[in-house]
This record gives sequence, structure tokens and C-alpha cells, in this order.
Amino acid sequence: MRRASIKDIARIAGVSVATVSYVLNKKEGQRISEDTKKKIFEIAETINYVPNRIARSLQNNRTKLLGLIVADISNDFYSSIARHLEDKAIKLGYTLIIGSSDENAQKFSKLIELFSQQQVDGMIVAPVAGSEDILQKLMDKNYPLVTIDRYLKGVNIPGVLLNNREIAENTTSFLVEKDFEQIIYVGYDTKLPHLLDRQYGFETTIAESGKNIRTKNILVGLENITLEIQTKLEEALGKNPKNTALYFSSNKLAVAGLAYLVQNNVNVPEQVSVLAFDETEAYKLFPAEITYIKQPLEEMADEAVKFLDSQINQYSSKTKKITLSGELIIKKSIK
Amino acid sequence: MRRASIKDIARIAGVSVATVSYVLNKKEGQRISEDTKKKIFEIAETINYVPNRIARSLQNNRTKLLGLIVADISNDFYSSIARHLEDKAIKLGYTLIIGSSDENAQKFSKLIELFSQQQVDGMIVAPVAGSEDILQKLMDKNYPLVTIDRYLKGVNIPGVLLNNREIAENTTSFLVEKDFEQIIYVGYDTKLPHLLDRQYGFETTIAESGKNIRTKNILVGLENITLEIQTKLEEALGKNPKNTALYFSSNKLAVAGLAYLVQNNVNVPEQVSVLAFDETEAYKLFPAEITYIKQPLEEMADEAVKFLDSQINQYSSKTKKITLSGELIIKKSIK
DNA sequence: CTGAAAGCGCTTACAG
DNA sequence: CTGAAAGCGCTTACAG
Repeated sequence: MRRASIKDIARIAGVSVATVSYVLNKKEGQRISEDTKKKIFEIAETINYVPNRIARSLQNNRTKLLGLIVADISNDFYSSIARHLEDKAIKLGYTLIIGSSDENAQKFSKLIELFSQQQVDGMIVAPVAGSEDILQKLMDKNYPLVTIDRYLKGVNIPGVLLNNREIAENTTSFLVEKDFEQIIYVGYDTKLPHLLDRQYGFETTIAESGKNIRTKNILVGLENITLEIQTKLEEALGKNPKNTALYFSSNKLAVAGLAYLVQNNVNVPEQVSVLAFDETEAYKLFPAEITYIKQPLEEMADEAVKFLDSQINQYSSKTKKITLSGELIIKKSIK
Repeated sequence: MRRASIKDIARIAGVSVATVSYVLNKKEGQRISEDTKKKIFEIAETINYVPNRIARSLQNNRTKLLGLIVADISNDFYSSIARHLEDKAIKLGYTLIIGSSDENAQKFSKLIELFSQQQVDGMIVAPVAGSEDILQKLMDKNYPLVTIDRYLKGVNIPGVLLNNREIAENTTSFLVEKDFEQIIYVGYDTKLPHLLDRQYGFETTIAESGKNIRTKNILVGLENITLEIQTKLEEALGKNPKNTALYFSSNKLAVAGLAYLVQNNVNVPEQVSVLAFDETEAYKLFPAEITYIKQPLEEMADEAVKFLDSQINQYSSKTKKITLSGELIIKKSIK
């Protein structure tokens, strides 16, 4: 069934398509008689007219589509931020189209290609390792682009970021003052700068504390996180750990690690204290509610969309990076 | 910066746009010299040509966009299914555009409107209460449409569903055989048929068991789930519950309920046994890993996209509903 | 083997 | 107050 077009309305109303277009878009300037307006609106209503944005897009070079590329939309962190992005985008008249990269530069690149073909007005991306060139190309074309959560070395892309290094330092200091014998950092074996910032923040703070704290990094790959963490934690903690703290650098890692702790009846915080990056509902089900670093997701989303919108509409803006602060939410998991 | 078009390639190559179009789309039938082909591909490469799908869409009435409306993309269940839908959609050449309805018929309706304007080729929706008319209209226009997770009374929309009633009956039987004194159903105060199916399945199975089991429904609204569940559970369980089972009809409800149990040191399964609908990573952090009903999300997503694709391409199909089976994953939370 | 031309459904500068 | 017409970037039936 062919869908009603502006032409149909024009024919029925006995006016030109131009007139219909003016009326439906409520253009001022053009003065059109109230009678004609009323007639046109009525006809549009009765024939169930839905404007074809595709046609409009072709004309004015704006699709009102925003591309969002995350690592994995089924990850709590990204689905939460996606939700906030969606809300903000809708407010500004945009719709979100989404894709998951799985930390794979090739998939990432295909999504970028796909989204450009779909003529999205701009993209919000969590860039993966190895996507520098692809993104640089996009920048060279002046394609509106904002990174979230992450940034890349060697390419200066507008982005909304967490103060990773700083918050890692502050929260590590917080642990250092508790006089643990051992503090273990659980992170990814990665080249992503924002994660390395967390790691370096942790390492330097421990080193500079002047205290005699045993420390260790457990770094895992992307595959089989759960299994890898469990074996490495087992090795690191031994049978009867005490006076130890675990510093998880993401919610995924924390969930995997906490599952190990609960299964092995490790007492938190009596034996092992826990601090984790990112929020997840799951923390509430653990016997000791988890102390975590909360990222201001809503604010990040707001800033990212606003930032992108300003690029799209060429509001001049010299800003390149927006850095927001994490917050330590202290619960029962640290003694 | 204007983006390169087919016209640019034609001008540079000294051929017509028609020829360029044929070559780039690898149309058979038209025989074009290898030389010309090669030249065109090279030029496309060097001027960084990206086809404008919008223009193509206008021509052939296909955007390769699929609309997805869920209740809330930040909910584990929906973000997981979204991920599977994304994967399947990409395989078939579609991109997903997403929206969250928040169980609000008006928001839902706005999203439908928005997506139609964007000319999506079809929609996959988790319909909300009160959206019958909107969806019926869409059906009347022959708009390709598939519901997931839910269905509505009084309007016959193609859909992919779980065998809610049946799996509720089977799993309730499983509990009944354990001879609990009390079994409490924790669900939503809702009109959504798929949730009522779960509730009725539970209720009738208990009633028909012939056993003398105390039972009770805790039904909560959508606002303040956590608070409402906690107060109602407190009331229902008392200080020292025993030989009791809780039947949670969704992951959200389960998470809220389990948070209450863990905070109040209720022993699972010694005092209270737990069974829940849906999967979530969170279950792993609870002291007793949770027995849950696993929905075949990947299969659902596969079926939904295939189903929609067949509607879009008019492969005749008389199918109206596809029902898939849930599976009880038995863990430690039931004594 | 290749091109001229119409058309998809809109918008908009211009004319009257 | 309203319309004729060009054009956005493609596709495709048709002609040669």
C-alpha cells in the first residue's frame, strides 16, 4: 500500500505541493489563508499522512539520526549510558541508531561506514584500540563526532571523559590510608588509555605512599574474563586471605571477581575489602554492599549530545574535551 | 564540506551517472567494459566516496532501518535481547534504531510515529498496555511489525513469545513438589497479558495441586519497586520465615527482593527458597546462586528479525505467533 | 557497451 | 496569498 504523500494532499485540497509543504511545516513568512491551512490539516489527518523524513533529509542534508557505537549494548554500563543518550537525543529531535563493536576495530570500522551511509548527522562512539585512523578520517571530513568513556592517543577527537587518573588516585589513597597489607589491582590487559590511566593512577599512588604495601596487578584479556579472574584470584588470595583489598577497574571485572568471592565464602570486608569502578544493580545482591566509583552517566550523556549537536549546527566551540568527575560511593565492602 | 557523489565520479571518469551506478552496485545484465569498471572503482576509492543510502531509500522505498521499541534499554533483559537483535539485523543488512517506552502508551506512540517518519522498513516492539489502537493502525497499513516478549488482547499482531503460562505452571509444580508451607508470588500489578499468564499459571497450579499450601501474591506498581517490595516482603515473611518459597516473575523484581533478603540476613535456601524469571549476572553475586527461568533470547531475536524480514520482503507466511520455551536453570536457591 | 531522462517525496528561492 | 520549477543523490526502464 502506497503511503500518502504531500502530493495527495495537494491534489485533494486543490493547491500546490509547495503550499502544503509550507502549511505542514508551519513556515512563517509565507502567508497562507486560514481556510487553506485548515483544509490542509484536515486532509492530512483523514488520509493519515506521515511525512517522509527521508525525502526531507535528502533535501536539507539532515537526517536527525545519531549513530552510537559502544563496546557492547548488553553491558550494564553502556546500556545505562545509551538510555541517557536516548533521552537527551529525543529532546533535541534526534533518534539513536546503535551498534556494538565488541572491542574489534574491524567491526567498529564497519559500523562507522554503515552509519555514514545512513547519513547520520553525527556519531557518539566509545572508540576501540586500533580505530585511530578511521576516526582521524572522519575528523578530516569534518564529520560531527564525540567520543565517550574513552579517548585515543595520537588523535585529538572531541570527547566526554571521566577524570580516570585523578579518581583512581583519590580512591587508591582512600585504600592506602586503611593500612592494608596487600592491595590488588584487577584490570584489563589493554592499550586503551582511559584504562591505563586508572592503572597508573593506582600504581603511582601506591608507590608514592611510602608505605610498605604489597601490591599486584591481575590483568585479564577480553575472553573468558570470569574464568581467568577466578584462577588468578585464587592464586593471589590463597586459602585464607586477610587484610587485603581488591581494586576492580570495571563493573564486569568486579562482577566476575565478586562471584568468585561469594562462591568461596571469602568474607567481605573482614578478610578482603572491595572497591570497584562503575555502578551495577548486581552489587546490591552481594552480602556486603559494594563501595564503587560512580560515573555521572546522565551528565556525560547530556554533554555528549549537546556537544555533538553544537558541532552539527556549527555553533563554534573551541572545546575539545569535557572531563567529568567520578564519585566514590562508600558502602560496606571496605573495612 | 560537500560529500562526494556519484555525479563527481561520473564527471571525473567521463561517463554517465547511470554507468557509475551500475558499476558500483555490481548489476549484472548491464555489460560494462572492464576498463570503465576499474576506472570507476579507483575514482570512488580516491575521492573517498560513500554511497548515500538516503537517496537510494527514497528511490526504492527501503531504508534498511529497523525500529526497536523496548520498555527500557537499560534493563538487562532488553539490552540483552537488543544485542541479539542487533547481531541478527546486521547479518541481514539492517541497522537498528532504538527507543524506550517506559511502559507509557504515549511515549510508545510517539516512538512509532517517529520511526514511521524515519521510514523504517519494519518494527520490533515490546508493546505497552494501551497501545492496541496504535498497533492496529500500523497493521491496517500493512506495516511490517513483530512483537517480542509480550502480546496484547484484542489485536492479532505477529509476535515471538515465551510459553509463559506453561513454563509458569511447570516451574510452580516443581516448587509444589518440594512441600513448602508457603509460596509467595511476586509480580506486577499490571494488565499485560504475558505477565498475567505467569500469574495465572502460578495460581492455578497451586490451586490444583490439592496440597495445603499457603499462598499470597505480592503485586507491585512500576514506581519505587525496590521500596514497595521490601515493605511487602517484610510484612509477608515476618522476622523468622521458614519453609517458604518466593516466586519472582521478573529479573527486576528478583533483584529488588534478593537485595531485601541479603540485607536482612534471610538465609537462602534454608529459610526461604527462591525462583525467578529471566537471567541476570546479578544472580551470581547472591550467596546462593539463583534458580531461574531462562528465556531463549538469541533464538527469540533470530526469529523476530527473520519474521520481520519475511514480512518486509513479502515472503508469504501465514504464521502469526512463534512461541518458544523457557528453561528452568536449577541452582542452589531452592532447598 | 553506454547515456538521457524520469522519478522517489520533499524544500525553497523566486515570480506573480 | 499561492504556484511553477529546480534540485537533493540516487535507481532503472528504455533507447541506441
